[in-house]
Amino acid sequence: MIASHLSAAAAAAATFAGFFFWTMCGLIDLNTVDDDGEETAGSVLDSLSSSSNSVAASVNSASPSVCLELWHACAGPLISLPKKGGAVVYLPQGHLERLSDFPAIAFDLPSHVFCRVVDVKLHAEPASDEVYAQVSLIPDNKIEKKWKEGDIEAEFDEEETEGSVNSRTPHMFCKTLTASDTSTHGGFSVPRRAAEDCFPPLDYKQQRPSQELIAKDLHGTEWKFRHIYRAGQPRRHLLTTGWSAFVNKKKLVSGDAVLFLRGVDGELRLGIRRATQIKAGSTFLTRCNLQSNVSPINDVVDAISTNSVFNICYNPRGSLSEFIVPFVKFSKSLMHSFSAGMRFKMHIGTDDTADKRYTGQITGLGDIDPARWPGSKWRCLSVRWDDFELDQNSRVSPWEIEPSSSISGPSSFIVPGSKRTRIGLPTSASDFSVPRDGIEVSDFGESLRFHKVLQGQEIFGFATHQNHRQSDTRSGVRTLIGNSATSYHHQGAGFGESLRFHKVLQGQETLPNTLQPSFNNCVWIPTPALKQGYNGNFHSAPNFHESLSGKAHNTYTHLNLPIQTQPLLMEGQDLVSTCKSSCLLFGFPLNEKRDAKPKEDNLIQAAAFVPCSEDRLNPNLSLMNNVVGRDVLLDIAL
Amino acid sequence: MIASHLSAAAAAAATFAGFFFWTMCGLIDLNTVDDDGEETAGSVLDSLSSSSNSVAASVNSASPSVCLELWHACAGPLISLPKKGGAVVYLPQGHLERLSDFPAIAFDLPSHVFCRVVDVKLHAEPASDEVYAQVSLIPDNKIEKKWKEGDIEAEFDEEETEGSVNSRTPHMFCKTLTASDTSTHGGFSVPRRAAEDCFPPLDYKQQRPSQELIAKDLHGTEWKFRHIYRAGQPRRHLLTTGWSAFVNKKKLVSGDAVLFLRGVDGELRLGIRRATQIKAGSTFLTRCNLQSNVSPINDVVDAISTNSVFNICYNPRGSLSEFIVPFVKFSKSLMHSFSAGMRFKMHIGTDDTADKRYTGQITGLGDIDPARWPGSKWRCLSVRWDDFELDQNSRVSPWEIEPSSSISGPSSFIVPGSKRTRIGLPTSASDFSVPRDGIEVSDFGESLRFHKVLQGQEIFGFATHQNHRQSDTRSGVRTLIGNSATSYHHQGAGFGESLRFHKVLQGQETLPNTLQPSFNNCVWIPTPALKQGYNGNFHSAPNFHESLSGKAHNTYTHLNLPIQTQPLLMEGQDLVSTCKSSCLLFGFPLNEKRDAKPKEDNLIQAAAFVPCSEDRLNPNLSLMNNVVGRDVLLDIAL
DNA sequence: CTGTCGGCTGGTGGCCGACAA
DNA sequence: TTGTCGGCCACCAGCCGACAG
Repeated sequence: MIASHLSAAAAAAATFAGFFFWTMCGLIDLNTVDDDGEETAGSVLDSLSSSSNSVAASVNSASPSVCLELWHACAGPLISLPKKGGAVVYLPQGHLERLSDFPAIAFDLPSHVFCRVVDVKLHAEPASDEVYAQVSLIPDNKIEKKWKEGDIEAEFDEEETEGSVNSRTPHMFCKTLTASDTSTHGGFSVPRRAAEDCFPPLDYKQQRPSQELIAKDLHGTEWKFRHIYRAGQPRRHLLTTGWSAFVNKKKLVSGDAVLFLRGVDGELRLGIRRATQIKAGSTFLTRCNLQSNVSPINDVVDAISTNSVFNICYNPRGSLSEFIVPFVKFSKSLMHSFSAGMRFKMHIGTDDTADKRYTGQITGLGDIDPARWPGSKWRCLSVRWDDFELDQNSRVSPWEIEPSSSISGPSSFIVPGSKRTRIGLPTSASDFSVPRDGIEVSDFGESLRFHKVLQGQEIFGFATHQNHRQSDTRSGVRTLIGNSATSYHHQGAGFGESLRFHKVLQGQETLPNTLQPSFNNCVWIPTPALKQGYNGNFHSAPNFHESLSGKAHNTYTHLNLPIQTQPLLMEGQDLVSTCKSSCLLFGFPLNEKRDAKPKEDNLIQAAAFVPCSEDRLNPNLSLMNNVVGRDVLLDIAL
Repeated sequence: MIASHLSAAAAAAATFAGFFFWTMCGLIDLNTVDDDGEETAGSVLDSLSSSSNSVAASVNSASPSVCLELWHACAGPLISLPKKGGAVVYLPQGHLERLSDFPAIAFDLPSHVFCRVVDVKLHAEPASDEVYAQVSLIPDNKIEKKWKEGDIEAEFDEEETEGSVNSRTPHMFCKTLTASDTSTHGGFSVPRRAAEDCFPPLDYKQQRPSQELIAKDLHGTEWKFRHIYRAGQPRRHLLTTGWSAFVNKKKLVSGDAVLFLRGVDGELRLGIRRATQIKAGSTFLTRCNLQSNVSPINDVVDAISTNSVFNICYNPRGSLSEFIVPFVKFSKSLMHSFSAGMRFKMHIGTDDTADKRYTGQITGLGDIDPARWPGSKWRCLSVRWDDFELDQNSRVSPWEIEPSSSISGPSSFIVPGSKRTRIGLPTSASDFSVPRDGIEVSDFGESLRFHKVLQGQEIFGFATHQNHRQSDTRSGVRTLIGNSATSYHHQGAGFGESLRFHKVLQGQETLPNTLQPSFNNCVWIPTPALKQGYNGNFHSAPNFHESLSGKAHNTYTHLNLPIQTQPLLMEGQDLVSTCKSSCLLFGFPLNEKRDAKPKEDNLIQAAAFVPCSEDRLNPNLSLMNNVVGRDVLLDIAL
């Protein structure tokens, strides 16, 4: 599961939570199976160093009717938001990467744009309740100037003042929906502590205590639920009437999470956090192009060229990649020297424990797309993780990692220089230049252009290992990126080659354990099986195993959806007719604890379902309820 | 009902069906209640003069998977399509009028653009099955040149060759859905003749003859229905299993029409014709802006200025207004002299009888929007109808009417000149010029520009009656438009004034009968009433009358939706929560025969429902089935 | 001929308590 | 403590035949 977070695209994305950003605290998290950080809200985060709600206050609270607390609760505990008024670096490259379907037109954009955050507005997608923020940025030359002059103290101060611990927001809880919760068969099982903490107290003296709850969602829509304290041994809290309407309207499935929040005014609020985005593509595009004044990318290009305000649609749950980085974080990260072989630590943003960090080793440095984005720092570091579950070919950006002082890796070459100090750092920093055999350009913009010209050679020069020595510096400037002053041994004539080579080298140890979610590894179940598999009760009819293999199972395991789960079919498409020819809908990973290694055998067998093989059934797979007719496709790690 | 077609916007729109355009024939129409021409398909049209399918053949048959026959069947019998290769006049003014939500920006567009039809592509909206066509036009100076030279013979020939009568397409029928058809309570009652004509024959020897029908819709999607010949006295044809799924998926409501069509290959096809457009606004915009390469209006402006191809989204059922007029029709119409007081005939495109024409009298001539579209012929004639049910303040375009030779109207001044002859018509016609006290401009383009300069005075000059004598002509040219050579007595200082004055004059006789559908006259029913009102059976529970007034009714009248019906709420909105405060959803007009005068009393009482008044119930109103939760709002004429 | 309705039934949504992890 | 399930009931979709306009 963790590995799925760190697939090629996501690996570089995890942020150092709470560094400059805001963290939601005080959330009672009731998820016992921490399968996936995306839907895991951790009160454990309270121990994070610089959690703060001061940014929350700076966020435009006049935002159209979206409750601030609720927004953050829905966004997740580790979601970071740029601070209004703050200095940031905008990375068009990362932005474009996210607009996946955007044609790879070479916009004439700089790779880094220093901006001031003009405004941050909180929104929620009307259809999906997905939260997002509209960030208004304006290019600010002064920030770039500061950067050049090494004057980032002011911004530092700004950052430091945010270190106060967020006062707990009580009366809130988040629960990942179980199969029973989302089934039509019953209501919502309210965790006891949650009911006592968030809901108005019931009159327990009554035989059948019950009350009507009214909760407002992100859009202000009210939802009514009957809250009962059910008789039976033992007694328990349930939401009955009204619950299924909510589930249906919001199209919730098991694995999604709901959260209740009692505001200071006593008003109950209700949010959801989906395990999987609802048709992220079209909705997102629609929103970003049509609604909420978010500028299309062309307008961004214009705005940057004219130094005027542009709006970015910031989707905290769409991807982990941060293409708006706090200036301080950005500049701090570049104070370090990075070199191949260097070891580092990294917080995974989706982690539920504050202390949990992943470590790894830098295996290479170089532009991810030298042709289009020469000199870009966006995911310019190739890394190898110590944890073999992680994708071994991922890339990270410098500001995502913390160089580790410990030395490991047989062939790493550690450049002297302690972290988080300014010792040896440039005062007239021009470190974005890419020195090459004595050539160095101090101007930031110039270096980019220069880089562009050289790019072809740059690639090869970089990849042909050992050809470069650590470049000499003027005035103590140390080159940071694009420098292959390393003794790490990789072979190959080009950068791409080296990656492939790397793969081969590591194949033996990593391949069996590597989880590489991709749509090539989907498990499909034919619709008829689905139809038969769920009959409203849970096991009074053959479930889909029987329909496939003739063997009936009554197991109905709670299953968790990994975040890579994505809809394949758009709303309105008829699943049956679209896919009727061969196979359809669903497969599930095992109900693995997040920290347990996936059982390869099972997973491989699961994949063997494709298409509708009957003889290689995995009895541990089970059909989730109310998926019949839902447009969800689930990805299986292999 | 008729009046609703001829409200201000629609009145000018009805076309002289089949003149140059294509007409669907051979349709068995089973609608007995011809409430609304929009959903009325008339086999009666066979008698129309120049119905032809030759245009159909010229339509791009490589159009993406939309069956040609089915398309036309769905579009309706009187739907006209420009002919590929034909010469047309494009009227941006009419186009912009249709894009209602488009800001009234003054585009620098000529009022008439002579074009050649490059291509016609048939499409169907995936979500709503609404048919539309994409018409590609290219400005063609040669046509304008022909026009200037009076050489329209070639185009005439072209037209004449289309006069052949369309061979019947057998095995097709169209039925407006009844409340029973769309109810969940039962299936679809197949008219006997339709079943025998279109469906494969059943084995009537069997006790319970039945078969499975498979029909493809416009998108090629297959729908399965169980077709039975039901026992009972008398026996009858029904579609049972599968029907309700179709109704639900297509979101059909009573009043919509379905049509079945057995193709030459024996394949069954299935189309729908909605009484009301499904969220026409957003869908239409989406389509026209994003899909199918239809140019946004800016691109049209560009294309016209550069004489390049542009695409128009032609929505045959969206409005009756034709903003693409066949050149021949256009030029022929302007051969006539129009003057105030002149009588005319007009075919109403939505009429179901070929002979049914409406007559009226021209009450004024003048640009509808002299500031923006000086000299435009678009709905430049103000008319008064003989039929008092029609909107008395509507406007028509010259090509929509036929001047009548009969004289009526006490104060009309008939300009000599027989209709449909070329006697006395210009050979070097430059009749778009607006002569003014001897000033005349022969060039078309010039006249427009000239017009623009004069426009201010023009208005007043026009309205101050009797100030102009019929302008003298060169070489027999007679001025046609913008000429107030009339003795019709209307007063007022300006054109607008004259209209208002007119209204007052006619108020006594027309106002009580005028149906002016507008959203100000909506009937709303509170949702709880709706919920209670329909309980699956038709009268085993109190219907909404009871819920409102305590008086139960079992009447369940078939009701027809007028075409002005429009959704107020978009899909995804929660009706209950959106409108929960006071009132919600539905009202219905009486089941009036189309030709019967609406009973004002009833309608007025119906309006008195607002908001949720209990004491003024109209017992003739009844709740339609399966409207609960539907996002439809119905407009009541007052 | 066909729109509407009552009867009837099976499927299922949904509430309950019980059990067991 | 809470996820799941059997029991149970009521509602309603949907098929049937009957009747009447």
